[in-house]
Amino acid sequence: MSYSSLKSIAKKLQISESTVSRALNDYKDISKTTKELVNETVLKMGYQPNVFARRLASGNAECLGFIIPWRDGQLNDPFLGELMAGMTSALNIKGWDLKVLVAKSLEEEMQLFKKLSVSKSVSGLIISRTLWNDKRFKLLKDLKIPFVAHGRSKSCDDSAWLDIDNEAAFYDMTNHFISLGHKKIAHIGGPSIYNFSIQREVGWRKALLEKGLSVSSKYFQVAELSFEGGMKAMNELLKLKSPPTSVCCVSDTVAVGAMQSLRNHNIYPGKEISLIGYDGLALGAWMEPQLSTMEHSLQSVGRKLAEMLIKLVEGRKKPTELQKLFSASILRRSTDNPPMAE
Amino acid sequence: MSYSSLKSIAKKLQISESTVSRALNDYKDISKTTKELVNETVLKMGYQPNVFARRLASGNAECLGFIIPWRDGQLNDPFLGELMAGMTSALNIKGWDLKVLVAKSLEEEMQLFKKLSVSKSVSGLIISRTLWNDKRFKLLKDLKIPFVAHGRSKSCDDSAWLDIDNEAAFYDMTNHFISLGHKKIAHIGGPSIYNFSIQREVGWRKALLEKGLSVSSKYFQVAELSFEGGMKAMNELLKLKSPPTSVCCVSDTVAVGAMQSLRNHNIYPGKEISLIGYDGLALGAWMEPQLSTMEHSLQSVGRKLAEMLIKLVEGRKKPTELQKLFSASILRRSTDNPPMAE
DNA sequence: ATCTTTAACGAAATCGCTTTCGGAGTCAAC
DNA sequence: GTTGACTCCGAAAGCGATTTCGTTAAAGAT
Repeated sequence: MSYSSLKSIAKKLQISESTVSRALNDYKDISKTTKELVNETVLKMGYQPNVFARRLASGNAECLGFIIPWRDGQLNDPFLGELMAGMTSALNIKGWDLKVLVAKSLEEEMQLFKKLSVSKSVSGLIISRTLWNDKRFKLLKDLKIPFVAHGRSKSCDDSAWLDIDNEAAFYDMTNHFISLGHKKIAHIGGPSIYNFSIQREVGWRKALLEKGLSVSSKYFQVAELSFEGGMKAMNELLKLKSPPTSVCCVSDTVAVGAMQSLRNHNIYPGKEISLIGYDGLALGAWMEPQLSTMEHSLQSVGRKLAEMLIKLVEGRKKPTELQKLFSASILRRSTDNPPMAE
Repeated sequence: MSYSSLKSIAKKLQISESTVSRALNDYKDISKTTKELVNETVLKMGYQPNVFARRLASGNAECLGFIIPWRDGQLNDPFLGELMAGMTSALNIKGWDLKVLVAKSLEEEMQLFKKLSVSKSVSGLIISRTLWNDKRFKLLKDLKIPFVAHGRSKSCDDSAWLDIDNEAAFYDMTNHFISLGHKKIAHIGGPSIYNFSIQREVGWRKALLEKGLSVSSKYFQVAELSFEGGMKAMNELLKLKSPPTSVCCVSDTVAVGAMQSLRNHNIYPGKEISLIGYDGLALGAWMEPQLSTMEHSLQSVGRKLAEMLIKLVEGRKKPTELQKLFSASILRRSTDNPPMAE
């Protein structure tokens, strides 16, 4: 068992190496019987092709690069594991690798792209945290590196992307508040450099407009995507003469910060003021009260991202054919309730 | 710039390919002047060797495999990013890759090892979440796959490992409570299959013994490593006639669960009952009150793990020379305070 | 002046697989 | 019986490095 190469199974079957190789790669000029024969003995001998030889010969790195999403130099994304697990599940089928890359800023990331484009050590890239005006799209196109973006951008119509329908999520979230009887619905949004910040705001705005509710700019706060950001934003909302009765938060982290602000003001989240976060983080359930949120399957997202990129690399699809919208659904816990009687 | 190979820079310099190769790899039978010349033009031409060709020829995969730590099939480790960032920072220097692997159970992981040992697609592995009696150590040794364990095991004296000094951490934590004036100090530990669970319990026990405090088995609870686990364990402690005034928690997650239990019993964490967690999670600071904890640098751990494994793979060190103990230090937030007067 | 070292380099095999190209058969058609 | 189409397979040239082995020329020893 120790070790086996193409040559060894060619010798065993008394056929040429090239026939074995083509049989394994399912070429159409190999008879069905030989293919079966080859596959049998390959299984029996426990043969696994040398990936480096294959990659060298075929010119395909068979490797997807995933740049870990950075956030102000911090890399503590709780859903990284799920996402990568989803990716590898798709890659394992093809025997491809997932290579982890790290960049601590946009500049560093773009520098990395250039390196990768000459070393050709990855077949394609998955990028995250897309900006509204994201220079990476053009750069990757210029470098001719196939890629799928996790999230959209201002102009990404000709690229491959997978996104959550942020607009729909916040449209639904806002309508949920409306159906609970809320009329004063605020939004704590993220920095507008991020594409998702804008989409989420649009969803919130759209729902309010449709129902004829006021869309006061006072009910819209921009926050850093952090606990502190959420806290500060909520502080501002509480300064209003007529504070909102419910708040749509751009992320769970921000929502948790907002909850802290409420506590500091002796306001119980979900009673005087309702709020819903976004991301479906488990830690939301560890809060008192438990944070309601919008969730979606990260494993599915990861798997789909990888599948799309594989198709792109293999040329089976064009970027424009690879655009997929997932949707988030509300996870009711304890912070979304009807408004209190005034 | 487009593309350059060994051949192209050999031609440019009018020397042979093999000389160029040996110059780049710093062979001693190449003159200093040629080496400088080669390095210059390599830089000038932006040459990057084809990693697959090199890996094929040299037989070194130049790739470390990291198995994402699973936890009851869940993969939501918040420090994954930091850890991997540390690893890649060490790997980048050598031009090696970090390959992410996923296994959802111990069996699946061991199956994966066998596959990797025949495919030889990684030069070494980093394993996590070591058990007290961990079969992986023997298996990897038998398969002759170089590896470094993140965490120790019952018998790991002849393997490479990097661990946090769990015993010292909990010894310090317990002594910290003692110095604050506590006498009734409980411990919520993890399942005893994990090596760290045992070490942490030992540290707690040792501190109590040294100061002549009672080590009642009632003050020791085993919990699942989850929010619910922590909550249940604390519930048990509160049933005691004489509940503890402070609790050493095996992890932040468990500690947060314990806090919830306290709240359910109308006990304010850090007043009637103090508690300290472990892991240094950011979310601890999002709690009310903020959870005190033990922290250490995950980036350093990641980097060191990778460095150790590289040395091991290159044969520069033996496993027994690669055993490193990091230490955690207390991060005081708001849940560690002197006991209240009775 | 001859012999042995030593330093520095080139030639060529090798790593294990992919892929193009061409050749050998078989069969039907004219 | 020649032609053509089709099926199936082998030979051989890569892919882009590494590494062993041998060679040359200069330096040092006797």
